[in-house]
Amino acid sequence: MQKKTSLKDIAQVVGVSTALVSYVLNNKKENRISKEVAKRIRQVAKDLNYQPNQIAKSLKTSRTRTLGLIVADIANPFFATLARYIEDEADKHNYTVIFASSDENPDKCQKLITTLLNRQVDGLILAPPAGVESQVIDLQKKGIPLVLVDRYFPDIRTSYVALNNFQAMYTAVGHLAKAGYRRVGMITLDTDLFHITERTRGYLAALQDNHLTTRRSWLKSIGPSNLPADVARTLQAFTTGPQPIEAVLFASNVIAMAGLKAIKSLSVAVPNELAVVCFDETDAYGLFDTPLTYIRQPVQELGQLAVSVLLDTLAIPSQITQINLDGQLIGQASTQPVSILLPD
Amino acid sequence: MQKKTSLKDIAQVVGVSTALVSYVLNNKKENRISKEVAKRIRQVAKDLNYQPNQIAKSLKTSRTRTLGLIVADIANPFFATLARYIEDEADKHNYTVIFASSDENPDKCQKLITTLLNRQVDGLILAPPAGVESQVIDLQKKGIPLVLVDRYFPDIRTSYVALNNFQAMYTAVGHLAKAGYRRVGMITLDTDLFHITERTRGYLAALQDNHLTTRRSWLKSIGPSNLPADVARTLQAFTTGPQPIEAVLFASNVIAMAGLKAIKSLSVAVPNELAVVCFDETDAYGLFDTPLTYIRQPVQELGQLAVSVLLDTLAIPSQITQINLDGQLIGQASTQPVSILLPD
DNA sequence: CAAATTAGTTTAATCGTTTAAACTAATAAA
DNA sequence: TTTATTAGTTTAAACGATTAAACTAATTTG
Repeated sequence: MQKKTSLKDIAQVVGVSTALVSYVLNNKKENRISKEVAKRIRQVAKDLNYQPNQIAKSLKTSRTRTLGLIVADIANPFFATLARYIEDEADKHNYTVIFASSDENPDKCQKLITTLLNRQVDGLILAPPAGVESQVIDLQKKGIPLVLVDRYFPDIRTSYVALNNFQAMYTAVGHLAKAGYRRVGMITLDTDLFHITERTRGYLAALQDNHLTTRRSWLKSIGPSNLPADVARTLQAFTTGPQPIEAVLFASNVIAMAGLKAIKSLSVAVPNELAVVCFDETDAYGLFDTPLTYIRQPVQELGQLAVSVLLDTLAIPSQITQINLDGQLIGQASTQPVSILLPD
Repeated sequence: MQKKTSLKDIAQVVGVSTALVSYVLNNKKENRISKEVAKRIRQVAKDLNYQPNQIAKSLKTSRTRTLGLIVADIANPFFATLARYIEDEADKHNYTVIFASSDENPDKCQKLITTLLNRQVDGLILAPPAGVESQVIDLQKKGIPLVLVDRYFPDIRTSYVALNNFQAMYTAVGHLAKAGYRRVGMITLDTDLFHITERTRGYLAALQDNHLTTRRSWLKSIGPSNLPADVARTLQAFTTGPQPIEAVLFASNVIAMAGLKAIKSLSVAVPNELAVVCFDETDAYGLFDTPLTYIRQPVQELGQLAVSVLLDTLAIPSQITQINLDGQLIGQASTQPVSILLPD
């Protein structure tokens, strides 16, 4: 392995001190350095293909130009896409990103945080799993630049970039009400995470405001184990019986995928027997029989803003920025107005 | 921001030199150090919540315990899943991974390589875009531990972990032949990348060996711009005309998604009018009308092996390991035997 | 023309570790 | 008792950069 060139090597060749080389290559003290020497240094640096050792640089400056990103699972399309936008935005500012997946597990999250901090990331973008409030508070105490993304804790004052989940679900229910659906159910995740509970709150509030019936049994929370089977069972319950629901909202992309598969295997006709609203956007929806109505998250903005808020925090540590972005309801055939389907 | 504790802090509290603290916490010279002092040091380290500064450590040892991973696009489910397995496997060995997306662009790839090397990653896992042969050779010259994944260059002797793409496609065509399909087309990517050309080679060889007709027009390569439209146009051409093809192979997950959408919008019946074989596994296939036959890549093994081969290379730099894993054909209704479909 | 300023460069400390080598005091061997 | 050995610990250099401060020689100012 050929050794990399260091400042010292350049200094030796040119016959100056490493300090001077450093000044030149960092464009410092420009007015003080003779043009010829600067030129020679730059030339030699180029000839020797000098690449600064970021580790050494970091040790001295205690800035690594590296950001840590912890999501639930990088293999989940939502997070994969988010990660991609974060990567691109970070790169624009000459930052590198280290990703890690917490699997919604607080212990794993703590471990990842420690690992990332030991690597001296300059800041952290975190999609926190449930139950990490103390970890977040701890990070704040330590003064680690931090921005939460996708989820946040309403009781802890941190920077965050998230969807206005209440509004998103509220709008979706409104859309269904307007289309004439009266019996509207929802399948959601069984979790205390604020972004999910907000979706439930939006659903319930919209039912009320649109004068739709609220039934406890029409709102079903499902845990992560056996999720597909539980979703299928729920849908079966929803659609059979004397008074089946007319429309269902899936409160996350994972629920939606499971729900759509169940709908297929139960041979429920969409939207004739059941109208459907999904959460998140994915390529996969394109393969479903009926074009699907869904709530689109502005993933790109989410990612870009997370980075820029974090970089702002790096500059002004005390600054707290809280951003709620609106989701967009993409109306398609899966929630076509009942009146059109059933002409009188 | 409260300052992190350093070796020095511990040394001060205990009243010993930093060297001793370092020896104790790294379990070196164990037989030389007095038990009581060791115990005190460990206790104080714990009390002060000491976390070693990896940057300083790295500078001294020139090992960062960080791996670089460059894929085409982390938002692509195949790479996202691969990345996840790589992350997990690396973590098992106490390594951290930095991901980056090349967008199949050689210049971007070069830039990413440079960035990662400046951050002193210990090794590189690379899914190389087309045209980076020189970059790979360069890395080898520099003695950077490297393993290619998913794709490789047959003319360059590097470690790699990849699918046996020839075999995968060959098997798929054999499966179609056995099921009675005679007129078999394929849609592939227009690229020189070995893994893709191997798929084509497998297709052609299998046609021949199964005594199926080979027609130039039944093999269509499609570039990345306007991919969905081009795929749709191709499928229309395939299925109309006097002698339409009976089965089609999609040579990548991106092609498959575009193809399946096109099949839907063209209202082609699967498998009655057209049998379909897809590449890669994705959740999305579950939403298609007909259960799809597909070639499953062992993504988990791919990821795990990539890491372990790389770690081996770290230990024995001269060692080259080349692994070709077999794909698995998952036969489903989309390639149901013709005899069953058309009983005589 | 001496003193002050300026230009151009170097010195040396520092970041937080690691680690070979040196040192000291206690113990064992001769 | 002197010498050699061993145990326990410290010293100090090094990794590759950054940067305040010091230095020197040339130039300007009074």
